[in-house]
Amino acid sequence: MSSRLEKARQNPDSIKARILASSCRQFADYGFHGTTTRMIAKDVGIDISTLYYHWGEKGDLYEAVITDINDKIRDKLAEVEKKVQGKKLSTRLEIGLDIWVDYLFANPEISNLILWNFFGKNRHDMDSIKAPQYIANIAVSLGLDMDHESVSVKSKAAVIAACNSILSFISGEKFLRPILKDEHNDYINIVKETLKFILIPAFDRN
Amino acid sequence: MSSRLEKARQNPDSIKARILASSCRQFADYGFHGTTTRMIAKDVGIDISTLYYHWGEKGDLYEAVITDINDKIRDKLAEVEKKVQGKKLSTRLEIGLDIWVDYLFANPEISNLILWNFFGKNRHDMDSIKAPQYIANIAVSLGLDMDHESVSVKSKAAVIAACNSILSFISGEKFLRPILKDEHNDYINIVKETLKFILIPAFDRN
DNA sequence: ATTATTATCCATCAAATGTTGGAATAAAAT
DNA sequence: ATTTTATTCCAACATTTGATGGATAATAAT
Repeated sequence: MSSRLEKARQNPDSIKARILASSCRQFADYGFHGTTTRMIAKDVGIDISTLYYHWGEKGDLYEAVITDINDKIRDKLAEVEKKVQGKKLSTRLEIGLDIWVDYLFANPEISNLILWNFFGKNRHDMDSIKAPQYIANIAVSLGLDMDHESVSVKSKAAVIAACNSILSFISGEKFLRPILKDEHNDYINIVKETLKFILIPAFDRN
Repeated sequence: MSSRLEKARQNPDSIKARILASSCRQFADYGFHGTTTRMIAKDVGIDISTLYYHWGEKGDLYEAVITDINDKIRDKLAEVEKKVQGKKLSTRLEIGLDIWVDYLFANPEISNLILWNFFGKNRHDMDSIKAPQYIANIAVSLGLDMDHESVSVKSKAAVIAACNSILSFISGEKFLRPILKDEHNDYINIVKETLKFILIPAFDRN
């Protein structure tokens, strides 16, 4: 892990941390090629060379963003896992959905960056979101399989479909809200409702 | 509509058409900013200025691609509509899923471009996929509502969720296939199976 | 055959973008 | 107080990228 990233985490008000946060937002919105180092520098209010001083080249900065997101996802998954332990499937689903939908609406960059990773081909090789292990963990957390090593293809596929449903609504808000509801909070509610409508019958059919 | 686009359609072997096809693939893979006019020209095997001669500036070419995709979606929707007319809901769903999944796997650029439109913010204003009307049409076609004008928010949201599930699996293949199945055809099957697993119970609960 | 039109490429430009060197300033260490 | 270190900005460079002018060749029209 980059030692720069550690330092940025120690003090969230530091320039390093502010650059990281702004980069995260902009890479999430415009993608790697659509974001310029000048855009980030301008957003933070610093000279472009200061950005290079702190983070080195653009690709390194992007990798720091990805690492950061990976850690946040890991932590949140652990948090949810604790809260749903021992509950029955439909309850685990409802609680998990609520927490994740709220969290991602509050941090849409996370959803966006996952989707960029998913869909966009990159002209350069770069670190990516550690989806495989998250998917297995979620399958276990939902009780679809017993242990992380032996999750069935069917379970993985179902988990992927569920996750993508959530992410699409979060990252698609700009596009979908005008079609559905005008107010942000109404949109969140219709999303939760729809996700439960779609997912609970599928997973909880027995 | 651009008259250039009409000409390109008249003869699919023409340089105009080959540029359009290549652009479609590359914009779908790398997004607008991630695709350069030189990449397209090289792929077609022509000089970059020939590309400009035929299509004008990059933004115009992109808009032609979007228009083209919009028309293809419209046509395919009409085709499916004809085939499922009068059938019961679960049958309409199964047939619609089969046709669309096959079609999109055969033309992943369509799925990709829809998702770029969805998620990526553009630094320029440009034409976009006409999702709102497609969504209403699908809701009616599925029999969730009676006519195109008065589709409920709930129905629209459900249709959106269903569509996104499909698109995610198509455009995410590069990412998801290594997690699920090694072979392309196995992947297609597990996708169809999963989509039916998720969607049919949700829509066909009565 | 001659002319007009269309299509193609080479060379080049201007703007955007990633990146760096070095001077200037601020902060810390001695 | 002086030296050292860390931080910031200005200016500039090289590369990439969108875009064009003009010469050349191919094609069609007369």
